[in-house]
Amino acid sequence: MSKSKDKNKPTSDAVPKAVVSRLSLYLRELQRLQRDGVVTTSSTQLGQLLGFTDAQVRKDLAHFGHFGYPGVGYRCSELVSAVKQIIGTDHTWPVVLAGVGNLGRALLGHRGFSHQGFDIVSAVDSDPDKYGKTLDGIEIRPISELPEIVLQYDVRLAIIAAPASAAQEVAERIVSAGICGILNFAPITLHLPPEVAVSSVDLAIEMEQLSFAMTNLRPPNELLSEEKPSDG
Amino acid sequence: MSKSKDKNKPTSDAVPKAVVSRLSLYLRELQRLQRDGVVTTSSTQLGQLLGFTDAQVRKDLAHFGHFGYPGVGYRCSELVSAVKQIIGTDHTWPVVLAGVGNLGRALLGHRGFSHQGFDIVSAVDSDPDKYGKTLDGIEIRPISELPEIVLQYDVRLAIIAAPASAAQEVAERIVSAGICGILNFAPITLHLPPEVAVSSVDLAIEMEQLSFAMTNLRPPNELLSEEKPSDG
DNA sequence: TAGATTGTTAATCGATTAACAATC
DNA sequence: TAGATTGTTAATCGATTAACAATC
Repeated sequence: MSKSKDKNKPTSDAVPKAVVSRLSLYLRELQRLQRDGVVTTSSTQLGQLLGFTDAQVRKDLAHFGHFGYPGVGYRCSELVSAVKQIIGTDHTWPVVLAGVGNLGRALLGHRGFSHQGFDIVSAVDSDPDKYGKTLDGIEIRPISELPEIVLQYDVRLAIIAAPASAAQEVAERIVSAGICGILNFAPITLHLPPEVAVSSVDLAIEMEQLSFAMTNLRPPNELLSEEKPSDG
Repeated sequence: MSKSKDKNKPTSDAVPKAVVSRLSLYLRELQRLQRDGVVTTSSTQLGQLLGFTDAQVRKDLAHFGHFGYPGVGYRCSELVSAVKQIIGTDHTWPVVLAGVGNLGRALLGHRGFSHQGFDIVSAVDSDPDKYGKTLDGIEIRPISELPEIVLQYDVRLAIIAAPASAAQEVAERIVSAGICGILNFAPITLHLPPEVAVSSVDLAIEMEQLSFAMTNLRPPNELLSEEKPSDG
């Protein structure tokens, strides 16, 4: 079954990491086009909107099948469905949130999430004072109940919004409970078995990219004309 | 001045994007080692901690100078200082926050930020009901006052935590006010002049990476033994 | 048909890794 | 000195782009 007539490409483990994140960008852009009433688009248009070449857009999509019509382009609604299915957000994932501090509460409040394929169904914390309290309709439970929560809601994804000092241990408990995908907001590198998927967002690191750009790519104007005589 | 004895490498515009984000990871890890009392480290150790090869660590650092001692390794404190200087966080950047909703408030509360080189000095919003109110010691001001804020605090970086519908316009006003680095949390692609540095964090996109991994890289166990007979 | 745009192959480009002389 | 580890060059690997036949 599936597409196994190719040489020895094992279904899809040959998909580069970068392709997957662009896939999400295509989806976001396609949905925006849809909202604007656009019915058909092209690799050229998508590329321009996102800053990629048309060739890259076609190549990326071609990893997963033939979604376009030569001479016509891509139908937005069809491509949205296809990409959602590839990404796995053609259904909603129940998610557990670990850590209900500043950031955790913001994530709970931000339920716009749910119609994008993710729904926070439960929250845990290690502070007993918080147990039993309800935030945005979600009861905060002890972290020790993670195994039951996972079973109860068939959860496979977790978000860690715990402080750095607790994050590794929290991650291990999450994995022990049977979860195999983690979005980590704590500013540490998690050390987990390779079969666990981890995405990380570190605020400081994002800001540092900007700081670097300011410092190195944006000389304070005096240097601009001095250091680089011209460029040819 | 600076290091201009090399061939014709124009200071640093040849630094690949990926190198810069690893630089931030090195810094984070080095600071953790320091806290743990480690004085000296090596490319091998750093690589293992972060999941890179030793060669990559050395090559990344070599983009910026000679920071190591052959036969010895790198002194953590020296390398921390050097990397901070390269990144530009050897001093603190004043930052303006645009949008004080759920996420914006969390960012304001999360002031751990400041000793990592970034300090939110002002916040703006487009909701008049919020003007004049104070959150975590920061007064919320009208977005129209951005130009004055930029001058007042010498701000060069902004964080956008506005809703998607407002983000492009907010970004344009931010750029008009003279800011040239933006961390964007809104789920849209900002279209701005190329000299403006933009980092983006989209929660949905991060989660989608996990969803893809669950869906495609983690077959429900039946397929595991069927499709791939062995591997030798 | 003429014009447009796909999917794909081959060519280019860039980034990672391996290997090793130089150094402490 | 022997052992360790750097900085760097050359070899490998992978990803992006250009080009074009096939298609509508």
